[in-house]
Amino acid sequence: MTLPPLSTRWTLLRHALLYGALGGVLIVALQLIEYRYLVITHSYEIYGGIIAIIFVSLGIWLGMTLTGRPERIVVQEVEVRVPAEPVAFSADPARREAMGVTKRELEILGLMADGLSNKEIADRIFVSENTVKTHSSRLFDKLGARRRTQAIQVGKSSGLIP
Amino acid sequence: MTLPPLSTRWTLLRHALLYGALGGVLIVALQLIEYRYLVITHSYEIYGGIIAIIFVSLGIWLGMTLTGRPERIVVQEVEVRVPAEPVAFSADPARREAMGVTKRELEILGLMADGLSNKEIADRIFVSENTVKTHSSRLFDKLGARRRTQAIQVGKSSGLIP
DNA sequence: GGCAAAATCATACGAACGGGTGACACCGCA
DNA sequence: TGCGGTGTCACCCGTTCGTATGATTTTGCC
Repeated sequence: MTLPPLSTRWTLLRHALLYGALGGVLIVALQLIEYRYLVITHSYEIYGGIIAIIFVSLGIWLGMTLTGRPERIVVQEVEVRVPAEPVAFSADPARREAMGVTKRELEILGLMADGLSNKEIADRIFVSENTVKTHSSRLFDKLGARRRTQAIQVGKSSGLIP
Repeated sequence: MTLPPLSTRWTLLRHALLYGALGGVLIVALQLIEYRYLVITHSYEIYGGIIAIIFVSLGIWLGMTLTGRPERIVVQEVEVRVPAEPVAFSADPARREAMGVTKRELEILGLMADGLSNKEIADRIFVSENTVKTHSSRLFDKLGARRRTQAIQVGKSSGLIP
């Protein structure tokens, strides 16, 4: 399980800040209103009940918005083809680091081998296409490849990818 | 958007009633407390802020509990043993002709999988680069691929090439 | 805290790739 | 003899790929 990409974390932070600020503004506004008008004309019991309801509603709204809509449980069964090779393929970091290949580069190599274009890889792992190009370029250097097909061939034959 | 099943709706209703009652009790309790002690010792601003915070917290808790924690989509991978070919790969024409791939196209697919460029393939089999392009183009059509890497992937997974 | 590695992104440019079209030759078969 | 399948080649055009260069941010580690 990897951390969400930067943009996602940014979005989360922005949301948290936004809701916090919104809540603060509402509290101030309600306090202003309460002291201007309500106190004068109503008894404290009614006035207390009203602001209690308002704030509880606000809180409920905040809570529901923060947690988001509940998602359905989807148990998705995916067929995993087990290769006839002696054992299952292990993406051991030993071989990887022996060639100076980083995790990200290996990840991209795997997606390359699945036949994805740079753009598709970029969309898949939530980075720009330029980033994918940079990674693959460095990857080719390390594998001594000039083309992605060659990189895939080298990766397979050296046990980097299944 | 479909309605949740009956049992779920029942549970939701029970929860709603329970939380509503609980909220009412809390409101009464807080109002009792507020009139007994807080009013006397603090200014109205502080007192208002405190109950605001309390009620907002209550509301948030209610909201989060009502909606429930967002549940994950569980992707369950089921291993399926595939009687894959033990050792030797046979370039049998059965699979090849089953997909309408000609010998020449298969030959080019194999060279592609070795990481050769169109020009290199052309030099290898003594034809022009344009010819290689024509072959590969038709090959992609038959394999439903848009890129050579994708063609390689399809070719491998369908047993066309080792 | 600071440093090195890793990851991210941008821009620009040439090379490689892929699609589309058209053409010609060869071969086997009806 | 014609017809379909295959192989061969050419041209154009747009897309994708790979390289080079420079920059910033994030991360892991001392």
